[in-house]
Amino acid sequence: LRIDWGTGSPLGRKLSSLGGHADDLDILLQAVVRCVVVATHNNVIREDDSAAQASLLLAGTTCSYKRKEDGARSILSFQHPGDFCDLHRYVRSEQGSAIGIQALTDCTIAIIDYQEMDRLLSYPSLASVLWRASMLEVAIYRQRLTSRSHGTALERVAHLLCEQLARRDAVGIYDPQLPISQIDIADATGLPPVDVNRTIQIQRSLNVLSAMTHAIEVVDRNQLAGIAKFDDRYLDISKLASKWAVQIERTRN
Amino acid sequence: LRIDWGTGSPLGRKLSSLGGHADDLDILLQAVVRCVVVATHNNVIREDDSAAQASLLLAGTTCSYKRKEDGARSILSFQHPGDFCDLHRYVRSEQGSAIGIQALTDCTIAIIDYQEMDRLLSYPSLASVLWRASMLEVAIYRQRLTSRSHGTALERVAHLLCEQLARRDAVGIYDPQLPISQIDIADATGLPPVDVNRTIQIQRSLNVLSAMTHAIEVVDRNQLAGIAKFDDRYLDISKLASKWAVQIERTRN
DNA sequence: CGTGCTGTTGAGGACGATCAATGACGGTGG
DNA sequence: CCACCGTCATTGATCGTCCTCAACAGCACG
Repeated sequence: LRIDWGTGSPLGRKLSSLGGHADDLDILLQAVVRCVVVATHNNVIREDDSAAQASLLLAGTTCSYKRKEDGARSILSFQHPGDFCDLHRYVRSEQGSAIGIQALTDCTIAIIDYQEMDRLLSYPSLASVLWRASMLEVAIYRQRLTSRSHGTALERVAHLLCEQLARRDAVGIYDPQLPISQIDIADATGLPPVDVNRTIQIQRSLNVLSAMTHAIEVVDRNQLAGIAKFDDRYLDISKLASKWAVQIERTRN
Repeated sequence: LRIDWGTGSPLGRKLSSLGGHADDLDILLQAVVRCVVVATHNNVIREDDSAAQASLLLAGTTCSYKRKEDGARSILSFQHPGDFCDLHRYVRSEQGSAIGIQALTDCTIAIIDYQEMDRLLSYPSLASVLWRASMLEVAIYRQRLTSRSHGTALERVAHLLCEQLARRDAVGIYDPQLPISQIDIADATGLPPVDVNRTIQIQRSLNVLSAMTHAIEVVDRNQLAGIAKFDDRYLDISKLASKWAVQIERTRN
């Protein structure tokens, strides 16, 4: 794969937004045993997968999901380039988390063996980055909980879109078109697909989403953020880089 | 305060369930500058608080909350003895997270300055414990999201109760009576108080909750878990202690 | 003995859930 | 090139649950 995985890549941006150094990127990339390409709709990790390796999304979009008793897919979160897909498996190891990862588009995945992960943790800077990645995930889930409980279907869908856009911004992806189907949104919000469709048509009629395509294409982000009551500060961990950079230096000595 | 904060205490149990050593407890307790008692309904952390110190709950129950535009309280999570109240503030530092912490009962809180926190992170074992605490929080939120989106009001309330009981079990608290009001449950689930009340009366009529008291007292946990479709494995990070203990030893050398 | 908070009960309306069916698009194979 | 198929998107109609408003009861404070 002759692609640039340097500091300008989504992964590089992700690490630096979490307070990592340029070094960290190198160390991480050297731990990669191989890269694989997973085609749309295929599994990156099966729900019963127990391979002792972690998956790092380099390109494409995936979702983590669980199955309900009736077999329906329930989407827990989306992953964008630079995100780890399955850190939870690493920490919780064998006991099948029953969480699967599915590719929503063609994806490029970097594989890192758990042995290498163990070694990576001995770098304080990388350990901090991983901790902060988890804290960011907590913040994302927390925000989703509040938006999901309170508020209408329209708000919830709008919030989900805002979150994805903001997270993609953070890693340098500015495509206004999201690689997510209405059914994905339904499974992620817990709304029936028909209701998702109706909220989307409302947004199209408001010129928030493009009416020229069946895809999800955002044309008015400000209005979208207004509908969602979206406050992107909860994602903005980048403000901390300065504080953390200092602290990491101290820790290293 | 002449209470035992040893390995048998909630904090001790919490640390060991996250794979910490007996050493870790000592190190952590030595970092405490002082303990304070906060009375019921008072704030442990104000929403605009910017004190450079972290709060560790030793006894009592608290909730973390946000305010909605209309001023209504939205409960994000509950904390039980052994939990950190506001690690998010430490990581996200100054920029007021707008998250407050309120005491639901009289609480005993240990205060640790950020300077000390920085120092604590230089112990790989403690750093791992904190990371795993965050991962556990992620797992909790994830589970809440699925239970909240799918499922009836009864299911959501039952799930919330199960989660609290299970988390209290994990730190050695087996009181069947939860120190939580119906209004707290309403603010935590996003349901109106009247609906919470109705679900609770259903559970009382099913002999899942005690009908002898106005408090929330669980008398049939199995049935409650059945109603909630509760699978406590997601909280069961204790299974990892063995794996992690090995790894920490390695990291230390 | 008030006052305020929590809990309890009732009735009405709104939103989302469910079921059913059709339309649009991309791929595959004849 | 067209027919076929599956997936996703769209539309309509009905039903149930949850949300809202309103009022009252129990209990703990001062």
